[in-house]
Amino acid sequence: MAAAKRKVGNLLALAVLSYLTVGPKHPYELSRLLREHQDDRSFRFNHGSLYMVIQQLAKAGFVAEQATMREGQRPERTVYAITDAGRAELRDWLRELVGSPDHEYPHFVAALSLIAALPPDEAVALLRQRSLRLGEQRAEISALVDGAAGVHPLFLVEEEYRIALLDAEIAFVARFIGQITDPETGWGPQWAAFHAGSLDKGDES
Amino acid sequence: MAAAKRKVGNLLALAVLSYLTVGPKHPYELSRLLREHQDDRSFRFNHGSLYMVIQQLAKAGFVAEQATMREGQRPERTVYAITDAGRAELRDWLRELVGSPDHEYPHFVAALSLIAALPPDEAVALLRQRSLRLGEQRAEISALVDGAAGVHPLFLVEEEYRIALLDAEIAFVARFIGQITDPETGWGPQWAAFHAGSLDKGDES
DNA sequence: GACTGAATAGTCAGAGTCAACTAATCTGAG
DNA sequence: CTCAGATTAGTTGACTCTGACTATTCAGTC
Repeated sequence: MAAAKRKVGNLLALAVLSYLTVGPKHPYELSRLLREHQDDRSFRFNHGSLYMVIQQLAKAGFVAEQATMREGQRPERTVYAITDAGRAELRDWLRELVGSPDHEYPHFVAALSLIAALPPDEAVALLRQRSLRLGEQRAEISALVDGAAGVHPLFLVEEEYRIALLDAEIAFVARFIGQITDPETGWGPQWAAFHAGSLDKGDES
Repeated sequence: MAAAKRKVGNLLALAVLSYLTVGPKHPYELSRLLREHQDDRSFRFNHGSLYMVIQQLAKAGFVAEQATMREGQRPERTVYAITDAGRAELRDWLRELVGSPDHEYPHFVAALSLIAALPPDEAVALLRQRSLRLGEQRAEISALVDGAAGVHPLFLVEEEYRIALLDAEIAFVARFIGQITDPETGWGPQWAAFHAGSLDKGDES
Protein backbone atom coordinates (compact mmCIF):
# COMPACT_ATOMS: atom_id res chain seq x y z
CA MET A 1 0.00 0.00 0.00
CA ALA A 2 1.65 3.11 1.35
CA ALA A 3 5.08 1.60 1.50
CA ALA A 4 6.28 1.55 -2.10
CA LYS A 5 9.45 -0.47 -2.17
CA ARG A 6 12.60 1.61 -1.95
CA LYS A 7 15.35 1.07 -4.48
CA VAL A 8 17.72 0.78 -1.55
CA GLY A 9 16.04 -0.89 1.39
CA ASN A 10 18.79 -0.91 4.02
CA LEU A 11 18.22 1.84 6.58
CA LEU A 12 21.96 2.38 6.72
CA ALA A 13 21.47 4.11 3.36
CA LEU A 14 19.32 6.68 5.10
CA ALA A 15 22.10 7.55 7.51
CA VAL A 16 24.56 7.78 4.63
CA LEU A 17 22.31 10.15 2.70
CA SER A 18 21.88 12.22 5.82
CA TYR A 19 25.63 12.64 6.35
CA LEU A 20 26.15 13.44 2.70
CA THR A 21 23.75 16.39 2.91
CA VAL A 22 26.47 18.11 4.91
CA GLY A 23 29.03 17.60 2.19
CA PRO A 24 30.75 14.99 0.00
CA LYS A 25 32.54 12.20 1.82
CA HIS A 26 34.40 9.01 1.09
CA PRO A 27 33.21 5.69 2.48
CA TYR A 28 35.70 5.43 5.25
CA GLU A 29 34.90 8.89 6.53
CA LEU A 30 31.24 7.90 6.67
CA SER A 31 32.21 4.83 8.59
CA ARG A 32 34.14 6.90 11.11
CA LEU A 33 31.34 9.42 11.51
CA LEU A 34 28.80 6.67 12.06
CA ARG A 35 30.96 5.11 14.75
CA GLU A 36 31.83 8.38 16.43
CA HIS A 37 28.22 9.46 16.67
CA GLN A 38 27.23 6.03 17.92
CA ASP A 39 24.78 5.64 15.10
CA ASP A 40 25.42 1.93 15.32
CA ARG A 41 22.93 2.02 18.19
CA SER A 42 20.13 3.04 15.82
CA PHE A 43 21.25 1.51 12.54
CA ARG A 44 22.32 -2.04 11.88
CA PHE A 45 25.86 -1.22 10.90
CA ASN A 46 28.74 -3.26 9.83
CA HIS A 47 31.71 -2.14 7.94
CA GLY A 48 31.06 -4.47 5.02
CA SER A 49 27.50 -3.43 4.28
CA LEU A 50 28.47 0.23 4.14
CA TYR A 51 30.35 -0.27 0.87
CA MET A 52 27.47 -2.35 -0.43
CA VAL A 53 24.95 0.31 0.42
CA ILE A 54 26.99 3.07 -1.18
CA GLN A 55 27.23 1.06 -4.39
CA GLN A 56 23.47 0.58 -4.36
CA LEU A 57 22.92 4.28 -3.77
CA ALA A 58 25.21 5.08 -6.68
CA LYS A 59 23.38 2.65 -8.96
CA ALA A 60 20.05 4.19 -7.97
CA GLY A 61 21.35 7.67 -8.73
CA PHE A 62 21.04 8.95 -5.16
CA VAL A 63 24.75 9.62 -4.83
CA ALA A 64 27.38 10.35 -7.46
CA GLU A 65 31.06 9.58 -7.54
CA GLN A 66 32.79 12.92 -7.30
CA ALA A 67 36.46 12.23 -7.48
CA THR A 68 38.94 9.48 -6.95
CA MET A 69 41.88 10.79 -5.07
CA ARG A 70 44.93 9.16 -3.75
CA GLU A 71 46.83 10.31 -0.71
CA GLY A 72 50.28 8.93 -0.15
CA GLN A 73 50.32 5.29 -1.14
CA ARG A 74 46.99 4.45 0.51
CA PRO A 75 44.32 2.73 -1.54
CA GLU A 76 42.12 5.07 -3.54
CA ARG A 77 39.44 7.00 -1.74
CA THR A 78 36.41 7.63 -3.87
CA VAL A 79 34.46 10.66 -2.72
CA TYR A 80 30.69 10.58 -3.11
CA ALA A 81 28.22 13.47 -3.16
CA ILE A 82 24.47 13.35 -2.70
CA THR A 83 22.37 14.17 -5.78
CA ASP A 84 19.04 15.99 -5.96
CA ALA A 85 17.32 12.63 -6.33
CA GLY A 86 19.15 11.56 -3.20
CA ARG A 87 17.93 14.56 -1.22
CA ALA A 88 14.38 13.85 -2.41
CA GLU A 89 14.71 10.19 -1.41
CA LEU A 90 16.02 11.15 2.03
CA ARG A 91 13.08 13.46 2.74
CA ASP A 92 10.48 11.13 1.32
CA TRP A 93 11.82 8.11 3.19
CA LEU A 94 12.07 10.00 6.45
CA ARG A 95 8.50 11.23 6.03
CA GLU A 96 7.29 7.71 5.50
CA LEU A 97 9.20 6.36 8.50
CA VAL A 98 7.92 9.05 10.83
CA GLY A 99 4.37 9.24 9.52
CA SER A 100 3.54 5.58 8.99
CA PRO A 101 4.38 2.99 11.63
CA ASP A 102 4.91 -0.43 10.10
CA HIS A 103 4.47 -3.89 11.44
CA GLU A 104 7.73 -5.17 12.93
CA TYR A 105 8.83 -8.44 14.46
CA PRO A 106 10.56 -7.97 17.81
CA HIS A 107 12.12 -11.15 19.10
CA PHE A 108 10.19 -10.99 22.33
CA VAL A 109 6.88 -11.12 20.45
CA ALA A 110 7.97 -14.41 18.90
CA ALA A 111 9.11 -15.68 22.28
CA LEU A 112 5.83 -14.75 23.95
CA SER A 113 3.79 -16.44 21.27
CA LEU A 114 5.53 -19.72 22.12
CA ILE A 115 6.16 -19.25 25.81
CA ALA A 116 3.51 -21.81 26.71
CA ALA A 117 6.00 -24.43 25.57
CA LEU A 118 8.03 -23.77 28.72
CA PRO A 119 6.92 -24.94 32.16
CA PRO A 120 5.34 -22.02 34.04
CA ASP A 121 7.85 -21.84 36.88
CA GLU A 122 10.73 -21.71 34.46
CA ALA A 123 8.96 -19.01 32.48
CA VAL A 124 8.63 -16.93 35.63
CA ALA A 125 12.30 -17.32 36.47
CA LEU A 126 13.29 -16.25 32.97
CA LEU A 127 10.91 -13.29 33.02
CA ARG A 128 12.48 -12.13 36.30
CA GLN A 129 15.89 -12.41 34.69
CA ARG A 130 14.66 -10.43 31.68
CA SER A 131 13.34 -7.75 33.96
CA LEU A 132 16.75 -7.32 35.61
CA ARG A 133 18.49 -7.11 32.26
CA LEU A 134 15.98 -4.58 31.00
CA GLY A 135 16.68 -2.49 34.06
CA GLU A 136 20.40 -2.64 33.31
CA GLN A 137 19.83 -1.55 29.72
CA ARG A 138 17.73 1.32 30.95
CA ALA A 139 20.47 2.41 33.31
CA GLU A 140 23.05 2.28 30.55
CA ILE A 141 20.97 4.52 28.32
CA SER A 142 20.30 6.93 31.16
CA ALA A 143 24.02 7.18 31.80
CA LEU A 144 24.65 7.76 28.13
CA VAL A 145 22.06 10.53 27.98
CA ASP A 146 23.32 12.17 31.17
CA GLY A 147 26.88 11.91 29.95
CA ALA A 148 25.99 13.90 26.86
CA ALA A 149 25.40 17.20 28.57
CA GLY A 150 25.62 20.07 26.12
CA VAL A 151 24.09 18.10 23.26
CA HIS A 152 20.62 19.40 22.52
CA PRO A 153 18.00 16.86 23.65
CA LEU A 154 16.65 16.78 20.10
CA PHE A 155 19.67 14.70 19.18
CA LEU A 156 18.99 12.23 21.96
CA VAL A 157 15.32 11.78 21.31
CA GLU A 158 15.83 8.26 19.95
CA GLU A 159 17.32 7.25 23.28
CA GLU A 160 14.38 8.76 25.14
CA TYR A 161 12.18 6.65 22.91
CA ARG A 162 14.14 3.53 23.77
CA ILE A 163 13.72 4.33 27.45
CA ALA A 164 9.97 4.73 26.99
CA LEU A 165 9.78 1.31 25.34
CA LEU A 166 11.95 -0.27 28.01
CA ASP A 167 9.76 1.12 30.77
CA ALA A 168 6.67 -0.21 29.04
CA GLU A 169 8.26 -3.62 28.66
CA ILE A 170 9.40 -3.73 32.27
CA ALA A 171 5.88 -2.91 33.41
CA PHE A 172 4.42 -5.50 31.06
CA VAL A 173 6.74 -8.23 32.29
CA ALA A 174 5.87 -7.43 35.89
CA ARG A 175 2.14 -7.66 35.13
CA PHE A 176 2.66 -10.90 33.27
CA ILE A 177 4.59 -12.46 36.14
CA GLY A 178 1.74 -11.36 38.39
CA GLN A 179 -0.86 -13.07 36.24
CA ILE A 180 1.05 -16.32 36.31
CA THR A 181 1.88 -16.40 39.99
CA ASP A 182 -1.08 -14.69 41.66
CA PRO A 183 -2.76 -17.52 43.60
CA GLU A 184 -6.17 -15.83 43.13
CA THR A 185 -6.45 -15.53 39.39
CA GLY A 186 -3.23 -17.41 38.70
CA TRP A 187 -2.66 -19.04 35.35
CA GLY A 188 -0.02 -21.35 36.74
CA PRO A 189 -2.12 -24.49 37.21
CA GLN A 190 -3.92 -24.19 33.87
CA TRP A 191 -0.60 -23.49 32.19
CA ALA A 192 0.86 -26.62 33.73
CA ALA A 193 -2.13 -28.52 32.37
CA PHE A 194 -1.63 -27.16 28.86
CA HIS A 195 1.97 -28.03 29.17
CA ALA A 196 1.29 -31.61 30.14
CA GLY A 197 -1.34 -32.04 27.45
CA SER A 198 -1.32 -30.92 23.86
CA LEU A 199 0.36 -27.72 22.88
CA ASP A 200 -2.43 -26.95 20.44
CA LYS A 201 -3.76 -23.43 20.57
CA GLY A 202 -7.17 -24.80 21.51
CA ASP A 203 -9.27 -23.40 18.70
CA GLU A 204 -11.51 -26.47 18.96
CA SER A 205 -12.79 -27.64 22.34
CA MET B 1 28.51 -13.12 24.71
CA ALA B 2 25.45 -14.95 25.88
CA ALA B 3 24.00 -15.26 22.41
CA ALA B 4 25.97 -18.08 20.86
CA LYS B 5 25.09 -18.15 17.19
CA ARG B 6 22.32 -20.56 16.34
CA LYS B 7 22.80 -23.04 13.55
CA VAL B 8 19.46 -21.87 12.19
CA GLY B 9 18.95 -18.20 12.87
CA ASN B 10 15.55 -17.53 11.36
CA LEU B 11 12.90 -17.31 14.07
CA LEU B 12 10.50 -19.05 11.74
CA ALA B 13 12.48 -22.17 12.62
CA LEU B 14 11.40 -21.75 16.22
CA ALA B 15 7.74 -21.81 15.23
CA VAL B 16 8.34 -24.87 13.08
CA LEU B 17 10.04 -26.72 15.93
CA SER B 18 7.18 -25.76 18.20
CA TYR B 19 4.54 -27.17 15.86
CA LEU B 20 6.54 -30.32 15.35
CA THR B 21 6.55 -31.06 19.08
CA VAL B 22 2.85 -31.89 18.63
CA GLY B 23 3.59 -34.43 15.93
CA PRO B 24 5.26 -34.97 12.54
CA LYS B 25 4.09 -32.73 9.73
CA HIS B 26 4.88 -32.00 6.12
CA PRO B 27 5.89 -28.51 5.06
CA TYR B 28 2.62 -27.48 3.58
CA GLU B 29 0.71 -28.46 6.68
CA LEU B 30 3.07 -26.29 8.71
CA SER B 31 2.42 -23.47 6.31
CA ARG B 32 -1.33 -23.87 6.76
CA LEU B 33 -1.09 -24.03 10.56
CA LEU B 34 1.05 -20.92 10.66
CA ARG B 35 -1.43 -19.00 8.57
CA GLU B 36 -4.48 -20.28 10.42
CA HIS B 37 -3.05 -19.35 13.79
CA GLN B 38 -2.00 -15.96 12.46
CA ASP B 39 1.55 -16.62 13.45
CA ASP B 40 2.54 -14.41 10.56
CA ARG B 41 1.83 -11.56 12.96
CA SER B 42 4.68 -12.64 15.21
CA PHE B 43 7.05 -14.33 12.78
CA ARG B 44 8.37 -13.00 9.51
CA PHE B 45 6.80 -15.60 7.33
CA ASN B 46 6.75 -16.22 3.66
CA HIS B 47 6.01 -19.41 1.94
CA GLY B 48 9.38 -19.63 0.25
CA SER B 49 11.53 -19.33 3.36
CA LEU B 50 9.62 -22.07 5.11
CA TYR B 51 11.09 -24.74 2.82
CA MET B 52 14.51 -23.16 3.25
CA VAL B 53 14.21 -23.21 7.01
CA ILE B 54 13.08 -26.80 7.10
CA GLN B 55 16.07 -27.82 5.00
CA GLN B 56 18.34 -25.97 7.38
CA LEU B 57 16.73 -27.65 10.36
CA ALA B 58 17.21 -31.03 8.71
CA LYS B 59 20.86 -30.30 7.99
CA ALA B 60 21.41 -29.24 11.59
CA GLY B 61 19.80 -32.45 12.83
CA PHE B 62 16.89 -30.73 14.59
CA VAL B 63 14.29 -32.43 12.42
CA ALA B 64 14.41 -35.71 10.52
CA GLU B 65 12.74 -36.75 7.34
CA GLN B 66 10.25 -39.39 8.35
CA ALA B 67 8.57 -40.57 5.19
CA THR B 68 7.97 -39.47 1.66
CA MET B 69 4.44 -40.23 0.70
CA ARG B 70 2.53 -39.54 -2.39
CA GLU B 71 -1.21 -39.03 -2.54
CA GLY B 72 -2.83 -39.14 -5.93
CA GLN B 73 -0.51 -37.55 -8.40
CA ARG B 74 0.34 -34.55 -6.23
CA PRO B 75 3.96 -33.68 -5.67
CA GLU B 76 5.64 -35.63 -2.92
CA ARG B 77 4.95 -34.63 0.62
CA THR B 78 7.88 -35.24 2.86
CA VAL B 79 6.91 -35.59 6.49
CA TYR B 80 9.34 -34.28 9.09
CA ALA B 81 9.57 -35.10 12.79
CA ILE B 82 11.40 -33.20 15.50
CA THR B 83 14.45 -34.91 16.99
CA ASP B 84 15.74 -34.83 20.57
CA ALA B 85 18.33 -32.30 19.50
CA GLY B 86 15.48 -30.26 18.05
CA ARG B 87 13.54 -30.33 21.30
CA ALA B 88 16.67 -29.23 23.16
CA GLU B 89 17.25 -26.41 20.67
CA LEU B 90 13.65 -25.24 21.00
CA ARG B 91 13.86 -25.03 24.80
CA ASP B 92 17.28 -23.46 24.83
CA TRP B 93 16.41 -20.87 22.21
CA LEU B 94 13.17 -19.97 23.91
CA ARG B 95 14.98 -19.58 27.24
CA GLU B 96 17.45 -17.25 25.64
CA LEU B 97 14.76 -15.16 23.94
CA VAL B 98 12.73 -14.79 27.10
CA GLY B 99 15.58 -14.34 29.53
CA SER B 100 17.90 -12.06 27.59
CA PRO B 101 16.59 -9.03 25.76
CA ASP B 102 18.77 -8.10 22.83
CA HIS B 103 19.46 -4.86 21.10
CA GLU B 104 17.06 -4.38 18.17
CA TYR B 105 16.65 -1.77 15.49
CA PRO B 106 13.06 -0.53 15.18
CA HIS B 107 12.55 1.70 12.17
CA PHE B 108 11.25 4.52 14.29
CA VAL B 109 14.51 4.70 16.22
CA ALA B 110 16.33 5.29 12.96
CA ALA B 111 13.77 7.87 11.93
CA LEU B 112 14.05 9.72 15.23
CA SER B 113 17.80 9.82 15.08
CA LEU B 114 17.56 11.74 11.80
CA ILE B 115 14.34 13.65 12.35
CA ALA B 116 16.21 16.93 12.73
CA ALA B 117 16.68 16.80 8.96
CA LEU B 118 13.00 17.66 8.54
CA PRO B 119 11.62 21.14 9.21
CA PRO B 120 9.98 21.19 12.66
CA ASP B 121 6.45 21.97 11.49
CA GLU B 122 6.51 19.10 9.05
CA ALA B 123 7.85 16.80 11.75
CA VAL B 124 4.93 17.75 13.97
CA ALA B 125 2.41 17.05 11.19
CA LEU B 126 3.96 13.65 10.55
CA LEU B 127 4.05 12.79 14.24
CA ARG B 128 0.34 13.61 14.50
CA GLN B 129 -0.31 11.33 11.56
CA ARG B 130 1.73 8.59 13.20
CA SER B 131 -0.24 8.97 16.36
CA LEU B 132 -3.51 8.41 14.49
CA ARG B 133 -2.14 5.34 12.75
CA LEU B 134 -0.85 3.93 16.02
CA GLY B 135 -4.32 4.37 17.45
CA GLU B 136 -5.78 2.45 14.54
CA GLN B 137 -3.31 -0.38 15.01
CA ARG B 138 -4.17 -0.52 18.66
CA ALA B 139 -7.89 -0.72 17.84
CA GLU B 140 -7.28 -3.54 15.38
CA ILE B 141 -5.40 -5.58 17.95
CA SER B 142 -8.06 -4.92 20.58
CA ALA B 143 -10.72 -6.16 18.17
CA LEU B 144 -8.64 -9.21 17.41
CA VAL B 145 -8.20 -9.99 21.09
CA ASP B 146 -11.86 -9.42 21.90
CA GLY B 147 -12.88 -11.52 18.91
CA ALA B 148 -10.94 -14.45 20.28
CA ALA B 149 -13.19 -15.16 23.23
CA GLY B 150 -12.68 -18.68 24.52
CA VAL B 151 -8.98 -18.70 23.78
CA HIS B 152 -7.02 -18.62 27.01
CA PRO B 153 -5.35 -15.23 27.42
CA LEU B 154 -2.00 -16.99 27.68
CA PHE B 155 -2.19 -17.51 23.94
CA LEU B 156 -2.81 -13.84 23.30
CA VAL B 157 -0.09 -12.51 25.54
CA GLU B 158 2.02 -11.42 22.57
CA GLU B 159 -0.82 -9.16 21.44
CA GLU B 160 -1.11 -7.69 24.92
CA TYR B 161 2.59 -6.95 24.70
CA ARG B 162 2.12 -5.22 21.37
CA ILE B 163 -0.62 -3.10 22.90
CA ALA B 164 1.64 -2.14 25.79
CA LEU B 165 4.32 -1.03 23.34
CA LEU B 166 1.82 0.87 21.21
CA ASP B 167 0.50 2.71 24.24
CA ALA B 168 4.01 3.65 25.26
CA GLU B 169 4.79 4.90 21.78
CA ILE B 170 1.57 6.91 21.56
CA ALA B 171 2.40 8.58 24.86
CA PHE B 172 5.96 9.23 23.76
CA VAL B 173 4.89 10.81 20.49
CA ALA B 174 2.43 13.07 22.33
CA ARG B 175 5.18 14.20 24.72
CA PHE B 176 7.55 14.80 21.84
CA ILE B 177 5.01 16.90 19.94
CA GLY B 178 4.52 18.86 23.15
CA GLN B 179 8.25 19.56 23.50
CA ILE B 180 8.43 20.87 19.97
CA THR B 181 5.34 23.04 20.00
CA ASP B 182 5.12 24.28 23.58
CA PRO B 183 5.82 28.02 23.28
CA GLU B 184 7.35 28.03 26.78
CA THR B 185 10.09 25.46 26.48
CA GLY B 186 9.54 24.83 22.78
CA TRP B 187 12.32 23.43 20.65
CA GLY B 188 10.75 24.74 17.48
CA PRO B 189 12.87 27.87 16.98
CA GLN B 190 16.17 26.18 17.87
CA TRP B 191 15.23 23.30 15.60
CA ALA B 192 14.58 25.69 12.75
CA ALA B 193 18.02 27.17 13.40
CA PHE B 194 19.69 23.77 13.30
CA HIS B 195 17.82 23.09 10.15
CA ALA B 196 18.96 26.25 8.44
CA GLY B 197 22.56 25.76 9.52
CA SER B 198 24.69 22.66 9.55
CA LEU B 199 23.17 19.32 10.33
CA ASP B 200 26.14 18.41 12.46
CA LYS B 201 25.33 16.78 15.74
CA GLY B 202 27.07 19.60 17.52
CA ASP B 203 29.61 17.69 19.58
CA GLU B 204 31.92 20.69 19.40
CA SER B 205 30.67 24.14 20.28
C1' DG C 1 65.75 1.85 12.06
C1' DA C 2 63.06 -2.07 12.58
C1' DC C 3 59.24 -4.00 14.87
C1' DT C 4 54.36 -3.99 16.78
C1' DG C 5 49.84 -2.87 17.09
C1' DA C 6 46.23 0.19 15.77
C1' DA C 7 43.95 2.61 12.23
C1' DT C 8 42.85 3.01 7.34
C1' DA C 9 40.47 1.18 3.25
C1' DG C 10 38.31 -2.11 0.82
C1' DT C 11 36.94 -6.93 -1.17
C1' DC C 12 34.58 -11.29 -1.33
C1' DA C 13 32.48 -15.91 -0.73
C1' DG C 14 28.80 -18.10 1.45
C1' DA C 15 24.58 -17.84 3.47
C1' DG C 16 20.07 -16.08 3.70
C1' DT C 17 15.75 -13.78 1.98
C1' DC C 18 11.95 -12.91 -0.89
C1' DA C 19 8.99 -12.62 -4.80
C1' DA C 20 7.75 -14.84 -8.71
C1' DC C 21 7.02 -18.95 -11.13
C1' DT C 22 5.50 -23.88 -12.14
C1' DA C 23 2.33 -27.35 -11.97
C1' DA C 24 -0.97 -30.45 -10.27
C1' DT C 25 -5.51 -31.17 -8.09
C1' DC C 26 -9.88 -29.93 -6.24
C1' DT C 27 -14.42 -27.33 -6.24
C1' DG C 28 -18.37 -25.62 -8.00
C1' DA C 29 -21.09 -23.05 -11.74
C1' DG C 30 -23.42 -23.44 -15.85
C1' DC D 1 -18.94 -32.47 -18.74
C1' DT D 2 -15.82 -28.78 -18.78
C1' DC D 3 -13.80 -24.59 -17.63
C1' DA D 4 -12.24 -20.98 -14.16
C1' DG D 5 -10.42 -20.08 -10.15
C1' DA D 6 -8.82 -21.53 -5.61
C1' DT D 7 -5.83 -24.49 -3.13
C1' DT D 8 -1.99 -27.48 -2.63
C1' DA D 9 3.01 -28.08 -2.97
C1' DG D 10 7.33 -26.91 -4.12
C1' DT D 11 11.42 -24.71 -6.98
C1' DT D 12 14.19 -21.05 -8.73
C1' DG D 13 16.91 -17.04 -9.30
C1' DA D 14 18.02 -12.45 -8.33
C1' DC D 15 19.22 -9.82 -4.79
C1' DT D 16 21.06 -8.73 -0.04
C1' DC D 17 23.65 -9.30 4.08
C1' DT D 18 27.42 -10.54 7.01
C1' DG D 19 31.77 -11.97 8.76
C1' DA D 20 36.14 -12.91 7.56
C1' DC D 21 40.01 -11.73 4.91
C1' DT D 22 43.70 -8.72 2.61
C1' DA D 23 46.80 -5.05 2.47
C1' DT D 24 48.72 -0.53 3.39
C1' DT D 25 50.13 3.24 6.45
C1' DC D 26 50.98 5.52 10.72
C1' DA D 27 52.53 6.19 15.71
C1' DG D 28 55.17 4.85 19.16
C1' DT D 29 59.11 2.44 21.29
C1' DC D 30 63.16 -0.11 22.21
